[in-house]
Amino acid sequence: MPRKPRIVKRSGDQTAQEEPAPGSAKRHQIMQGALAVFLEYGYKGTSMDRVAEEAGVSKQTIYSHFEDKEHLFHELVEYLSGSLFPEQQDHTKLFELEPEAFLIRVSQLFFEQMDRWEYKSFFRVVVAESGRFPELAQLYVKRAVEPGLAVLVAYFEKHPELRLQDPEVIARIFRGSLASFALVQDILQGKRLVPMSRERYISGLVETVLISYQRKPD
Amino acid sequence: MPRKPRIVKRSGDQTAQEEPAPGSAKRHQIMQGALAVFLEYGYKGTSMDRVAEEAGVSKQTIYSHFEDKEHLFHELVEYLSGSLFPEQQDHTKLFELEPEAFLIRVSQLFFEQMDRWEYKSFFRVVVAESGRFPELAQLYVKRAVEPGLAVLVAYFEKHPELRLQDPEVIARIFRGSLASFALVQDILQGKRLVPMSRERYISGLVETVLISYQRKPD
DNA sequence: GTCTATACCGAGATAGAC
DNA sequence: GTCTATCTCGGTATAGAC
Repeated sequence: MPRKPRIVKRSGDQTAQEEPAPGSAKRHQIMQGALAVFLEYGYKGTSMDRVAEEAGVSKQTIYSHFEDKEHLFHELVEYLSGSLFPEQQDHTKLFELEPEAFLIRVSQLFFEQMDRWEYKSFFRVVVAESGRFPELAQLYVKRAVEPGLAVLVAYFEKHPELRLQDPEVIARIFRGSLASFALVQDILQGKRLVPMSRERYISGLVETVLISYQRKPD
Repeated sequence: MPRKPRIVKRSGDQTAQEEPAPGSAKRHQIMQGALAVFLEYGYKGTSMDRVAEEAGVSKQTIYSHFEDKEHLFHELVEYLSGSLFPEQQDHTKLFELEPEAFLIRVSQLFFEQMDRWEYKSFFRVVVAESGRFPELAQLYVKRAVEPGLAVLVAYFEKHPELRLQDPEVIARIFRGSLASFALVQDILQGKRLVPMSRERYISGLVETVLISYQRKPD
């Protein structure tokens, strides 16, 4: 668990000399602390005291920047949605790959993303609160799921030689297979119970999707 | 927020003299209340007061049957794992279906299960607490995921004519695709953002898996 | 705007009567 | 074993000094 930008509280007089740009700096500082605590303990498990401690500010400072805990959580989720899934960089290099290499690369990128603890924790929180905060779940779908599907669909549609009947469905199958694998193996700790290497899974998945393409016409 | 009227229904025999046994009526009554509250509000969001109210017993009665909140939660998850995913009934009828019908039926059964609110809520809680209660997540994998995979693998291995290179991987792809679809569409409320019918998805998924089988040799 | 201190409530858990 | 009443702690949010 990497983290802990703790600020040691100073006793006695404090000549606030090192304060750079009071307003948004403090706000960002609070967000960082909130990020660490919310992602680790979930919404209900997070206390404002803990956030204040983690951010190195007083509780009242938090309440001077955010209306209440729920608003803080909302802003954090929006911030994370933009931070964890940045706007699509150009996929020109990716699109130049041939089908098999493309799908393998996409899979690797997916798992690289999934291996970040922020991502796993964020996913847990989003799923956990998807009943009470549906709009946050939808934001996740919009920022984390849709863009990945769009890339796959775009590639598939530019490669009719793959002979894919329904590119949108295939894209979901591909992305969904990767996501479920990561969910069961990593998030739900299924590695020990039903171990399987990512390489084997990716290989089988790519082969399944491309089977019409790879099959040599007799 | 209106709430359900609390009725304590006692069946005839209630000796109520011996120590609480695993099968006692009160114990079951508490579990039912705990089930409703934990599934709706999650672990941290559930208070023992609320459970007592929902179960129609006093709080102390809960503590006479369960050591503390965490133990109650543990027992509840074990109970739910056995209740929501009962021991495999014989799949003889299922196994008699031909490949396409078999996979379609399996998909339908999966979604029928997913449509129960207990299942969705249970999934949310399991994912939410998978970091703090890893053994519960593994129990879920063991009871909810593995059996489904086993059925698919068994079928695939009895049908070599399907020409599936790696039945275990294909089983995971199939089951994982279904799970991700339900996750995005239903749990994460993606229906409105990226709508797609289950029929279209199942159709494409079955077709993809069986493509080697269905392709007529030229 | 930021701090310390505090109000107020609900949480988990327990005591003691019956 | 079950209840009512209560303890103690930690939760969100606010007051008032600077």
